[in-house]
Amino acid sequence: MIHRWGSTLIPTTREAPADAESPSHILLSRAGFIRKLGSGIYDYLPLACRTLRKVSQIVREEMDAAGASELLLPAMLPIELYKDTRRDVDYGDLLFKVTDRKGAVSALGPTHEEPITELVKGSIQSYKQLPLSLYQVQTKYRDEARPRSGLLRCREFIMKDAYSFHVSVEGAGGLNEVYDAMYRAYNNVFTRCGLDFTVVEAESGPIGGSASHEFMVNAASGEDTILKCPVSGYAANVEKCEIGERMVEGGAFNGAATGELSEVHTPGLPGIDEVGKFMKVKPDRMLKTIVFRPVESVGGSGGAAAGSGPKWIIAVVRGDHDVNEGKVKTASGWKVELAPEKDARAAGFAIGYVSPKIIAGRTDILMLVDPDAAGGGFWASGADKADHHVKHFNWRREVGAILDDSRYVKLADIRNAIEGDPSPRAAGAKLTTGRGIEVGHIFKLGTKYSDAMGLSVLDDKQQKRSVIMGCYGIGVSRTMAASVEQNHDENGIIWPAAIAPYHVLVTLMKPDDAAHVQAANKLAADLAAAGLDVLIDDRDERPGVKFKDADLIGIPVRLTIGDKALAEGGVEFKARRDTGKGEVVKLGEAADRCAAAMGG
RNA sequence: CGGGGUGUAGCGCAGCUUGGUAGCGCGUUUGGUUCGGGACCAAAAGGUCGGAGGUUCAAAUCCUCUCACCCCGACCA
Repeated sequence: MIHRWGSTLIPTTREAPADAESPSHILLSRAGFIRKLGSGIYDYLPLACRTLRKVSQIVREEMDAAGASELLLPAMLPIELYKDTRRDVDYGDLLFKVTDRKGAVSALGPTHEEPITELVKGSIQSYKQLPLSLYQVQTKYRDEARPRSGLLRCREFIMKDAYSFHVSVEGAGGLNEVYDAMYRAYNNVFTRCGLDFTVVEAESGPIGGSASHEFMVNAASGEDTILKCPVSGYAANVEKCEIGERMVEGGAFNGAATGELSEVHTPGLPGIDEVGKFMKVKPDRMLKTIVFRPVESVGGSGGAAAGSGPKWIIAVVRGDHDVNEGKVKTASGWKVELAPEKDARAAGFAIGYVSPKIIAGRTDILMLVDPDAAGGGFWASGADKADHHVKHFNWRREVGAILDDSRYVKLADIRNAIEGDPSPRAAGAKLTTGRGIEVGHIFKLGTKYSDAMGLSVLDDKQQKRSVIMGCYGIGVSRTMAASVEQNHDENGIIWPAAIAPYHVLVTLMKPDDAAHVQAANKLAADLAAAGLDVLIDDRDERPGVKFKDADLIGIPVRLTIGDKALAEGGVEFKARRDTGKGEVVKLGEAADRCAAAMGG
């Protein structure tokens, strides 16, 4: 493949648009890959289009190898399709909607579980037709509350989504088998794309266990925090990361009092940081008490209103820690939501000033305490009345015997993990943190969609069985941006060869010189014959401009055709990654040299 | 959705406080000199100042409304 700069559209600029902040947004804009058309909506110019095609080609090859078949579903979906799963409600404003001339409403697909389920429902009836894996590469729409960082979070983006269908979880053809195959395929995809990435355990799906993994491109500018155990290799995102065994100083709830409990007037200061400053107490010596309301019991329905279970669930963590709702759910057995302030006040909670003392003498509250908040020593906490806090809080003295009643008080890991926490997989090891950009996510859906939409097959005993599903996504356009976030320098983008728009840039110093042009054409033909994609910079520009642009668009190898090298029958070879001047190689050897440089 | 901010030439910005013929840099076009890391000289093209309404002899500038976009937060398969 040979293209000429002068015949295509690569509008590079010296300055980036004022609204570009992240490296990928700035560089993709400046290098002429993308242009913003509206909030979270971008043109993909020829260079971007080539890179996107290379990424999706790799994705297609790996999906096909994993046994999936490509199809293409509509982007525009009748809103009625969402009736059974209620996702039009769950998605809320995130769902783009359009109205046609008859007034019928359609959604622009944010994912495609519903249409794929609908399709399969109408196409298969027997377990003999399973397992089945289908995928598509398609434009998705999400009306993000706040699009940002260029292609990293936008409203229209390109995604590969795959869905698998099974009669069983275990065994041949079961969900687990395909999930594992997809896991390997994803590793292959991102490895082949030349990206440095981490696979993390993510919030588990309805089946439980490690039923969900995220593929994160490691980049300092990433939105997500990743926690890793350097010893065991365990990695997880903040929502999911477990924390290893923690020692509770002085034994849970039994530390000695540090002094008389005394009340402090803290007017208008509900925040931990503000109160801490005011009372001259560090946040790690304060107790943070959050009030939740149980919504639904795990593994069954029926709310607190139904009678059984606690009416309130309160979570106590150290002031410098954050409560993790998922962990509260696991520890309590209840799906929870932050208690509505009005209701909580009516039930006696001084929101903003709640203390663990509140539980004494009550039987309608389940209290979860994080180990780091259960020790002895000095504690400050709320005073259970507005505008007041207390000092020298002591668990045993203030709360009393109910602490030992497991019906009402539980010690549990209920907070987000942070750097330095003990690893859950290796004794003595400490968790480290890094930043990442989520580019892939695989998870086990179970029967959520098939049950809601009535997708079932007859099994070998002629019994109707809900089809078990898996779901596997890759952000294709996001992967392109993530690669730039990870691979760039002060001069521009540095593409991994596998997803670079071209493999080689032939920079013609004198596009008017017949000998130069001839040498470039011969060279380009050799390169193309070796299977490499070539861009010839045939513009009548000054050398400085050409070199700057070459660095900016980040083609892995630049071959410069100029008088000096040509005089000795050679061409200047320079890898984008290398600093310095480059070296002269013989014209006849340049193609081999370039091909060799594409490995790795 | 809460807080903050910006809309003036393809891009980056000044002008607005104190109303009086719309400017600068980059880029673009033409001519010339240059020619291995974003050249120089000369000339030129290009804007209903986001939109609507109002005040005024006169509005980019003052007032009201509106739209769009950005940042922080909330939210985020």
